[in-house]
Amino acid sequence: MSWDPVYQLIKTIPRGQVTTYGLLAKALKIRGGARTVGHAMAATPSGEGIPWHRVVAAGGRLIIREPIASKQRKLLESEGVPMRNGRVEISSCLWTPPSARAKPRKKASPRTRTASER
DNA sequence: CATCTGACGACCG
DNA sequence: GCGGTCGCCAGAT
Repeated sequence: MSWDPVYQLIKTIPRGQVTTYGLLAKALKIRGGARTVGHAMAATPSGEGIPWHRVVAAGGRLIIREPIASKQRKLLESEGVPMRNGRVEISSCLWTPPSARAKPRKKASPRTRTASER
């Protein structure tokens, strides 16, 4: 599965703002929601110019484990993202995707879904 | 092919 | 406001 749309969307996140996994999932109409987006992040090529640190969990909380959690926090501060006690003030810097351009909704022919579908 | 785990979210206490 | 539990899908074993 190519998470290109996810990466592209993350790349469009303005500096100083952040978004959440669930938001990205909704915007891209990704099945499974946040969880699947999380997998996409895990598969994100390191150092590819993808501001993965701008993606946080719901409520602006960093649920990621160490040591990347600390690094993300540092990066966020560097970006100028308001934080409070280790939690991002998502209410003040939350960025919502303009709109979804990709639509992984395969569904397609109501006929012979055979073995292509899960 | 079956099962577990995992960069999460929403709900409940 | 914080912590624990259940449910979601995809990927790895």
